[in-house]
Amino acid sequence: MEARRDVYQAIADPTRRAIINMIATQPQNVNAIAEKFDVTRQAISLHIKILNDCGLLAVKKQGRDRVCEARLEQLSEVSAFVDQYRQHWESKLDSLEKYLAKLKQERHGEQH
Amino acid sequence: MEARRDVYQAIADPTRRAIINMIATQPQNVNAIAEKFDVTRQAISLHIKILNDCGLLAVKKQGRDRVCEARLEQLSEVSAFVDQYRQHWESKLDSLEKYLAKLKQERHGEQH
DNA sequence: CCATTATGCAAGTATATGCTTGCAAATATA
DNA sequence: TATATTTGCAAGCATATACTTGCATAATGG
Repeated sequence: MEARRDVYQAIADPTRRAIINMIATQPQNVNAIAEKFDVTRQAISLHIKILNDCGLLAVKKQGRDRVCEARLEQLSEVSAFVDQYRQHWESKLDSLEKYLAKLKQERHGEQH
Repeated sequence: MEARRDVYQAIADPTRRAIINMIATQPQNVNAIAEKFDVTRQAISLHIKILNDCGLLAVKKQGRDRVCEARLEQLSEVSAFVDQYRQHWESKLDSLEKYLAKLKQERHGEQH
């Protein structure tokens, strides 16, 4: 389990996206995170390790607890990738919007 | 190879991101795409299948060619996920920007 | 019609991934 | 100090992933 370890790979897993979601608003320790999922603590611990490896979270040692804090700056890379194609889907939505607007207008025309 | 098949998984692979990049501006057939990579045509064909499965591209049959066209609307899902954390990294950049601006101003102060 | 070209399908392989159980280490609490 | 809690590490396992080679199919062009 030591291969490609980038932010795309990290967010590919739904459990890891959920973990990100959990700690984005409030840092939490490993056990607190693990309790919210059906899998074992070790499974979650590994997900946290992966997220840590690619810089999406930072672990702070507080006594015997290890508190996980979101570090989501790396997501800007994904944002940049997606945004360069924004026109591809935004224009589609625009088209749909225009189509619906036109449709609505035509219906109004019918009624009047 | 029939498991999780979502857009996050699709863009996790660098080859698939490269394929997306290639066909985003200009649709191309399978062989034309495969020629640009070091792996075999079959490997690329599988990547195309995966991209097709999750709706990131459409395949149009033209004679014996199969032309791949980008369909990047699905990326809006990734965009939505990333954007909800935008403050996490944008504020960091803002801080850095402000810091640099301040630094620059202070240097000006020294010189004058 | 036959050779070429574009492509898919199937089988096989090495490694990655996601998960488990078991155990050890470190810290906190009674 | 004895016990409980938080966590990491290691081994093992089933499946997914990324890739290969070999062969079949379908369309094009001489």
